[in-house]
Amino acid sequence: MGVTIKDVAKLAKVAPSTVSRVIANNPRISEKTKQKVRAAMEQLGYHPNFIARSLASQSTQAIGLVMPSSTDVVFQNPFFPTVLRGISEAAHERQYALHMTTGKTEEEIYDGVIQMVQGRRVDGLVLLYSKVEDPVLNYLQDRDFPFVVVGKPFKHEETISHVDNDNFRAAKDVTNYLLQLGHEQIAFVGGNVNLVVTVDRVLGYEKALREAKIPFRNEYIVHEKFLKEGGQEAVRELLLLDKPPTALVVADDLMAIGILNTLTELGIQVPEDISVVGFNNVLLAEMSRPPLTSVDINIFDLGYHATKTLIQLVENPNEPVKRMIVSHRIIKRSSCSIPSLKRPIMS
Amino acid sequence: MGVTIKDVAKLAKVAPSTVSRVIANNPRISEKTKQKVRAAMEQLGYHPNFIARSLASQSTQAIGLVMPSSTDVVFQNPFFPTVLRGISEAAHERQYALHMTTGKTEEEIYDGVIQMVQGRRVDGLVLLYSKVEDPVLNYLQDRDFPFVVVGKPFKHEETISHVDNDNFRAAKDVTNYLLQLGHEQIAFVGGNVNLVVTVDRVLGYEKALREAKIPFRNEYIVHEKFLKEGGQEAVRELLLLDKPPTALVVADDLMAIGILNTLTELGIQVPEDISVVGFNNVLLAEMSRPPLTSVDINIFDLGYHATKTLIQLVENPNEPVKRMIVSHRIIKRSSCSIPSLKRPIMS
DNA sequence: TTGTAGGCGTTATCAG
DNA sequence: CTGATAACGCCTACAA
Repeated sequence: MGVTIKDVAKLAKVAPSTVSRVIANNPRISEKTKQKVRAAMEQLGYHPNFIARSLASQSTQAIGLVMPSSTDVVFQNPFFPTVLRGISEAAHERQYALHMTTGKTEEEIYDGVIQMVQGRRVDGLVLLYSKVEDPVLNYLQDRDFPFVVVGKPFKHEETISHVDNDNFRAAKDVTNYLLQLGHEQIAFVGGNVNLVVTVDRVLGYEKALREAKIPFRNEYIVHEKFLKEGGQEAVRELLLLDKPPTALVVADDLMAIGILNTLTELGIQVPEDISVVGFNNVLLAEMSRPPLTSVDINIFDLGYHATKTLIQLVENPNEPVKRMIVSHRIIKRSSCSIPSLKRPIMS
Repeated sequence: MGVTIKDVAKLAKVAPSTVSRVIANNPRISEKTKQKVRAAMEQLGYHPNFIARSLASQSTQAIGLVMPSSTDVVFQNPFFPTVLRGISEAAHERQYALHMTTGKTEEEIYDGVIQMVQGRRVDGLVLLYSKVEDPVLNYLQDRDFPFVVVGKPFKHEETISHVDNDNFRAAKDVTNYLLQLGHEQIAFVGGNVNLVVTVDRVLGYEKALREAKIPFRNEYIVHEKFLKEGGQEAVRELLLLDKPPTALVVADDLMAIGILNTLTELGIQVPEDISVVGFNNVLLAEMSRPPLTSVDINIFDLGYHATKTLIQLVENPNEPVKRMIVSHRIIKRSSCSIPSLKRPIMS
């Protein structure tokens, strides 16, 4: 069927091993033979068989991606196409291919990982999420299989290579921004509390308030699903409070946009009546009405560096643990202003 | 390192070939030996090496995904996570893994495909886009490599297995819907004209107008990039016309949402002053203000059936070409109404 | 600098 | 029903 190394060898009148060496660009092959062999490869349209190569060399030149549950709303988040871009760019630079697992349940995902690892299909893994108590992560650590997580591991932070934002700091920054504008009644709307990123962001928010000596209110923290109706529920709850917030820190842009819409629907003006900031700075943030102030977390870089790191780990067995923080910055648009004197009223 | 079939054989006191047969669940192995072997596998924590298996069996149990250029705005579209879900579900059902290629340029993508195909890394491919004159597609056809396209191939429609919507019909339906509401000045805002889907949708739109004997206006058709500012540009152009449209058929939800926002910004009311319909019915469509009327094209099914089809193709060498049409339906929300008497004015 | 031979972990073909 | 044995296509000592 396919043309193999032997065919090339025959045509070039050399041994198969020589052809193999030419492919690997082994320096101790004479330039002349290289030419000859390359010509033969060209002529026959030879392409190396990765499978055979993998078997012999015990390395696949492929990295595996572990996504969150495909039924989870976060899967729909534009976050993923963007990290993927970063990942694939880094992989491409070093000639690695991408292998994927997705699944509906945690168990399916776990099984997929096992297939990839034990089946020797990939050289390393990038985990595209970080949640508390993740069996996948434990499994990988136990087997000492190379992997990097995008986000901060729930525990063993020091022994697991990862690439993250300083989400604590980001949330603090953005809360401070609102404080500086004069807000004192600032609420936090978070997503799935099983995700480490959510936890970090609440903590940063709380810290900012504490430092500003703003009394902390439990009712000001609501956790909803990241997308969709989530936002709407959260808003209603908050507006029904005795003292409704004048500003909202929302842990995800999509949810923030949902909230924006709900507010508009209720006849509440943003930013006049209430200010809103989101996280991630997705494409849509600038398209919303009003354009959303959001924390850009450089999603692309997250993926890019995670993959770079993984490849180092894979190629250099005793590479030390790497922890990298990708910068963030507040993109100020039009969804925040100084607090209004009148309180927002649900119409 | 890893435990192999030989280790299992030794422990179970059988030949390696027998173990292999047990794995394949070969019926002519006695139940007793199967038990014995399985126990040994369990005890040793054996997992088959996919790479070795692939080499011997000449099949990888992996299917490759070809994405559009990662720099392309369409890549950001929620369309992709959703097809991916469909794909991965179908793949999972039949125990296939997913292998990916992405690239910034058309050439990178092409090279990636060659790697997958010639490198024997995948058994078949799903193309996640369909554009005019695609070298990837030509290559695959020439080599007679199994593949399925999501969307309608630009040419050779009859000889290429694909799963598509009837986009012509969908666009016609939605245009008719607007006509029925009483609109006569209906414009079309399309995306990248190199995508077959765009072409189909304009044609359907035109057809509806023709059947309704509405004089066709060239200025009513504008093509912009699918996302982002695109929408805004398009709107401005249209509103500056002598006789601005009272309704817009927009080839993509994200662009439609952009347009919605632009209109709001200009002080133009939707649907009072102008009606808007989109395509794809992405999650965001119901979150927009006003909620967007959109054509649901069952994106998940597109991916699911494409993959099902591909697997059949792969497993059954002389499977005939399959062409499947996934249904669509208009989801009526609040972005359309009967035309207003006053013409929309840019404020 | 190049060739020979064995091995990577499975599957598949033949015998028995 | 089960056991040898030869592929699968490439890599890598070891020899020459």
